[in-house]
Amino acid sequence: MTTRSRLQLDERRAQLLELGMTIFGEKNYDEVSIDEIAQRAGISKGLLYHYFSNKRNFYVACVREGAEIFDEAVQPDKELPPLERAYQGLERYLDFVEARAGAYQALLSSGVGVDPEVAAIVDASRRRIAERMLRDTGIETPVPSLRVLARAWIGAVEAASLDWLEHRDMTREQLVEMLVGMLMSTLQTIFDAEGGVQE
Amino acid sequence: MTTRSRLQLDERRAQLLELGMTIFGEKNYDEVSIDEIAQRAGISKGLLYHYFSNKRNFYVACVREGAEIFDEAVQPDKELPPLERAYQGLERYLDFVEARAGAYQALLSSGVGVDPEVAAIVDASRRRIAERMLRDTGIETPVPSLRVLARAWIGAVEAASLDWLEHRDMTREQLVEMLVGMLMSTLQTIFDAEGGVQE
DNA sequence: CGAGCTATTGAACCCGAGTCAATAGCGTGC
DNA sequence: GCACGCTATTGACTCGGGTTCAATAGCTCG
Repeated sequence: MTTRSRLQLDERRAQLLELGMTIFGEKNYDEVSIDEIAQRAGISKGLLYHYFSNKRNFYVACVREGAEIFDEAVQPDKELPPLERAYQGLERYLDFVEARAGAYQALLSSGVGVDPEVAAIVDASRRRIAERMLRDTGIETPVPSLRVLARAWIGAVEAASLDWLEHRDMTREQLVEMLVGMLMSTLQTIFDAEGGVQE
Repeated sequence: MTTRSRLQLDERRAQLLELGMTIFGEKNYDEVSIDEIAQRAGISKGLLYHYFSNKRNFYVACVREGAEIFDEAVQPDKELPPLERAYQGLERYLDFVEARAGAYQALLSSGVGVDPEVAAIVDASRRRIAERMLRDTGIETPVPSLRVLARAWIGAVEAASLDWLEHRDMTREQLVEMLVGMLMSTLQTIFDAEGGVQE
């Protein structure tokens, strides 16, 4: 047999996660075989199971890794004033979406269904964005109606992003403008309806 | 062996689709085995393949069936004036979501990723709703920015519906009010920004 | 330099999707 | 009312891919 290259645990693990993010950005979960992963990593099938208990687990780990990178990338500058932070956050969201289009589409269109844990990771990430976005537009108290609004708005952002990736028939500025406008104007409507009371 | 019951082609097909919609509303696609389907239908594995070329194909057929029922159920009365139609359409959407909560959640959270054809069916259904909703709020011309808005809004409706099913901490009226308000106010913003010109 | 720890391998196992020749219920014509 | 053909139906088989496991080989440390 050829010379084995023996790596440190963390090193190999990192390599596999990196590769996993790439592969799962190219194809659906069940179009990817363990054999392919092993082959492209230059290792044996069995070794993958030394690092991850099964295929699902491996996928979850990749998603978790991706979510961490994502959260990092999407953070706006702390110094900016509230409204500008909101805009910048969304800009960086779209930066990321463009940079990792494959993974983004794969995750949202099929990945979430693979495993409850994946759904939980994605949901936690959504919640963080939603909360930050509300804060950045001046809201502090998370009452139910605002939580639902935030969640709905994230849904709108995701749907718009996917449509935009597919069609590309408006500028990023227009897209950002529309999405921020959507959030702000709906917030306004809610406050009008409830007379400005925060419950 | 026990007495076989021999059914007409359409009859058995309908029975299987019905069962399929139920089962796929209970579990994820790959948590359902052909064996289970066959067993619960009281037939042999092989027979399923007499009616559907493979598991995917069967799933797609179930989704297509479901989409038809859905489109039917969501249609508002033709006689109502535009804005009320919009409200009623959304009301019926939520009626359906409540009635078939399992299937709705399963489809949106994982089903779309199972097969491109499923994605296409869901997308077509979304498009129909989006177009009707725009018409019902007085819009006629489908320019890009409005298409994206409509798609984004559908994303918001879906996210809000899922959140609502999970938490149930606001009334249906509030939810409808928020979602319609979201659409209307964003439309307003867009028209203001573009100075009322429809391009 | 030897020993032990563990990263790594390859072959074997198992489950579930998909195939196929054989069988049996139902309709039809005589 | 009976035989015959069509096809709905079956059960045993194959096959591919996830998963397991005992054996092997490269580090590291005394």
